[in-house]
Amino acid sequence: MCHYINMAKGRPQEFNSQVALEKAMNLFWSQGYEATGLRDLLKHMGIARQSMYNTFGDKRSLFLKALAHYEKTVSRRFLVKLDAPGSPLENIREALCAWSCMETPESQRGCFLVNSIAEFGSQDTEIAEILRKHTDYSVEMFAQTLERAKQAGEISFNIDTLSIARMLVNTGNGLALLRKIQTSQDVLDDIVERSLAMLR
Amino acid sequence: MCHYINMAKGRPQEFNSQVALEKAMNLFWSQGYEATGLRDLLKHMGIARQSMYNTFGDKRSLFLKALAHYEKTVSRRFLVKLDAPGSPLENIREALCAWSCMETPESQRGCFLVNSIAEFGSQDTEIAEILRKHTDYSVEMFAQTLERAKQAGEISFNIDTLSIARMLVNTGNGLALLRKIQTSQDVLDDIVERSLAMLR
DNA sequence: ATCTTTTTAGACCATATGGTCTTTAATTTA
DNA sequence: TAAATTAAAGACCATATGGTCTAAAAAGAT
Repeated sequence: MCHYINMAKGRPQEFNSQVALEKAMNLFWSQGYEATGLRDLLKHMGIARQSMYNTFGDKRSLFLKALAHYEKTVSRRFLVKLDAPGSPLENIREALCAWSCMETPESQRGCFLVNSIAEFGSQDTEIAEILRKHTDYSVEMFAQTLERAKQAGEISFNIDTLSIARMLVNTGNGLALLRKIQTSQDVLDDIVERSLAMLR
Repeated sequence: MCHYINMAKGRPQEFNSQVALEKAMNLFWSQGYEATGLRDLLKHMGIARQSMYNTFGDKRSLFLKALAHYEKTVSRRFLVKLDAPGSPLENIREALCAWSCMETPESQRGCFLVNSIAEFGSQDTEIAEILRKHTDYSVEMFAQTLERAKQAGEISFNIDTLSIARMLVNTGNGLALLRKIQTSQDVLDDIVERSLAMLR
């Protein structure tokens, strides 16, 4: 009898689920859900068809898990910049700047969440809800940072932090779109500066 | 012999090409390109399969014509508000407000151009170019309106109209996304007001 | 009335789709 | 070593895809 908890029985997995999920995320991010066929997906993930169904459920479940993975990794990497020590206002600038030059010129696939809003938003209530919640969370993070900037005397006490936070997130979403049509870095940076200017 | 130019020979078309194109545009707008099947499309257009191929080419050509039709009709309806007589600054507000409450709550399909940027942007250079040009055109229209506002003394002479125009269009694109995830009208209006506030 | 031209309807086609099933291989438990 | 369990590979399936082809219908030209 086995005395260990979660001891593997049967043939062990030859792939790492997290790595496979990351690869699926990257393909969905580049191509969207509908444009990504199962065969393409499996080839990029480097796993067998049945392994995908066993591990992730079906194509839609895999997509939802890929979205969640994006939130936990890529999106998070930018939001945590807001919590860095030092000037809250400077953190906001850094987060937005990183956002506006997120990728190399070769792979301007924008933001997976923004792409998904456009693909599913009005058609799929479950996915729309996930994306709405993430947007609200981002707004909350920006609002908290603005509140800290206010306490630190970097911005006026009159500023409505929630309102400004919403505007900044909206600007970030717009930037993710502009990146996809090869807008120059100068123009993106200018939009960031212009949005930050209103805080002074 | 026929003495008239463009005299119809053979059996006449039973459908109106413009009406059929408009219906195709509406379905592509709601569902995107990949998610819209040919049978769906033909059913909504109310025409026969061969009629579509004769009149519009193929699915992709139909999509490109639907995009152009959107530019000429829906998008234009908002941009012309900028050229209305009266206060240029008030025109900008009206255009952005109309943009933020473009549709009924039942069919929040966003902006066809924004949706298309997300679906094709980094993957299809031809479509990306079309969308980039339209974006540039929108920016140009806003910049001209801001220039008139400057001449009318509504905004400061120091304002960089091109830079602000880019920021406003970026904000508009963001709003089109937020509409798709059922963001409340109050929040959208607040973002518009916040963006206009920086002009004062 | 006959010939042409064009439209319409839908059968048809090769291929691609997401998903399931079967077989074989690899490993643990007993 | 035998039984049990799980993974991998890919055959297989029903259906859907975009696109073409055929045939009949509807109009004008002569």
